[in-house]
Amino acid sequence: MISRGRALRDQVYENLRDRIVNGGLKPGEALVEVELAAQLQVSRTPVSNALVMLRERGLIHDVGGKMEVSVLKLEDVVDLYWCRMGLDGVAARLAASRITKPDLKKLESYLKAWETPIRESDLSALWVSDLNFHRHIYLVSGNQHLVRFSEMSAELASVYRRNTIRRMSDPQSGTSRSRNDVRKEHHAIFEAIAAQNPDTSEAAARQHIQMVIAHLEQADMVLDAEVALVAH
Amino acid sequence: MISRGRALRDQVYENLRDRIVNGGLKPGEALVEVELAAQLQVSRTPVSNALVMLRERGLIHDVGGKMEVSVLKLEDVVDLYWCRMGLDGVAARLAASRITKPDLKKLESYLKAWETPIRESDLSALWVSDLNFHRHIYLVSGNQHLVRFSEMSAELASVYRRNTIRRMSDPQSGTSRSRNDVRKEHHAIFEAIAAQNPDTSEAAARQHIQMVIAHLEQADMVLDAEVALVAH
DNA sequence: CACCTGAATGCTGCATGCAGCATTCAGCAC
DNA sequence: GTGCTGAATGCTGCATGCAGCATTCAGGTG
Repeated sequence: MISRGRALRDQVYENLRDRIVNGGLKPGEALVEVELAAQLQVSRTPVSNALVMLRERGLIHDVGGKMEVSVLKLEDVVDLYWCRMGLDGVAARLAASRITKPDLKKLESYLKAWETPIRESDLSALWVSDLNFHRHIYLVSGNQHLVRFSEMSAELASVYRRNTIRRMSDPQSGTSRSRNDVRKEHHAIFEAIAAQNPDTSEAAARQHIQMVIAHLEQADMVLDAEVALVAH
Repeated sequence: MISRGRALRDQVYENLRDRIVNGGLKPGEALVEVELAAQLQVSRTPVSNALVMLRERGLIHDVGGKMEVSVLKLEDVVDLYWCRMGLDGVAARLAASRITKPDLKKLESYLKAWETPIRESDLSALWVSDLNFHRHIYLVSGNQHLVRFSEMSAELASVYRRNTIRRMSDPQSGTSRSRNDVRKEHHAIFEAIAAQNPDTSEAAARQHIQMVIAHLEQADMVLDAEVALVAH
């Protein structure tokens, strides 16, 4: 699991980051250096370094000497999506002026997952497609700092995201957006970028995030605790 | 300079960050742990931790085992301002809906520096006012993540920023924006926020950054190496 | 039984030892 | 003089020792 090639601290960092993002380490959970060091078969030093990095990203939090996985309130997630509103918009704008044929193909392929009906068990695949779709727009923008910021934002938000996919699949929930809503919003973004229209592209991207934020706040009123966040 | 109250690594981090941002440590300069440790009278450990943090923020860069202050190309700065285009816009939008009387007063006070003629020697004061003006809009937005991202972006860009103020004061340079241009753009932002108009506020904020980017790219053509960046 | 107090425990943050890697420089060969 | 080789140097990354702080738990007191 931990190889000797790259710096241990970076590997530990990635390991912990992934566990936090995927929910293996839950919000509020304490991160104890010696435990983690024992798990990963390294000394405390690279673990300590990794914790410093995670703190810098906001994924963990310093609470009275101890380190804990950050606990995000709904308000935090909404704030993060407001950031995404700005960043995604600019990314789509830039992407519209730099898109190439192969990149278009790639974007289209990510959208395919939303066209076909999907088995319950494959909802995570839908999620991955969604991630890839948005990420690829950032890549096409050619702006590495935009990529960085959006990744930080997405990572942080995903700390909150655990019960997302299950909820989206729940047709009972009045607050759930239909898969079709998301599909249409994605398609609008795709079409605008394909047409190389910056203004329309940015507007479509922002509209998408706008819907997510509205949905989050509506879900907040209904659920208060458990939230139905669909696409990001 | 280094007290015993807070964690040494955080103090070292701030010390180095400030030195990088203010140009005391120049782009490309190597950061040697033992040297810095000796300067700051601490051991290598907190210095090493601080370097890890700085790397996470992009201020320094890992180059073959050694750590060096990041060297930003003009392209990087332009990319950062595209980020700011998105972030500043959203911040202004949110600020417009949350502005209060005292915050308006504060914003206005920051603008005053641009109204009155300023001695050459006081150009740095102008710069500080500009920083405060934009920062305060972020604060008023009430979105801590927006604040975080904008700070990261500004810090990084300022690695590049050293010859800014001097250039702005050079009336010979055909690429320089007049102080009056900046003043008017700031005023437009202020007025829109004061009027609590989200759309107008965002548009004004974006327009401001748009001008900065245009100016950067124009300056690039003219100077290629040394750039006349005015307000951020 | 509740509360207060002090000792033991656990964990972090900093210092330092140690090994490995790259770079450099000196000396030698051509 | 130029180019190559090998040793010495310098620096990082990881492991571990050590001290301080907070938390906890046990035992005693009201």
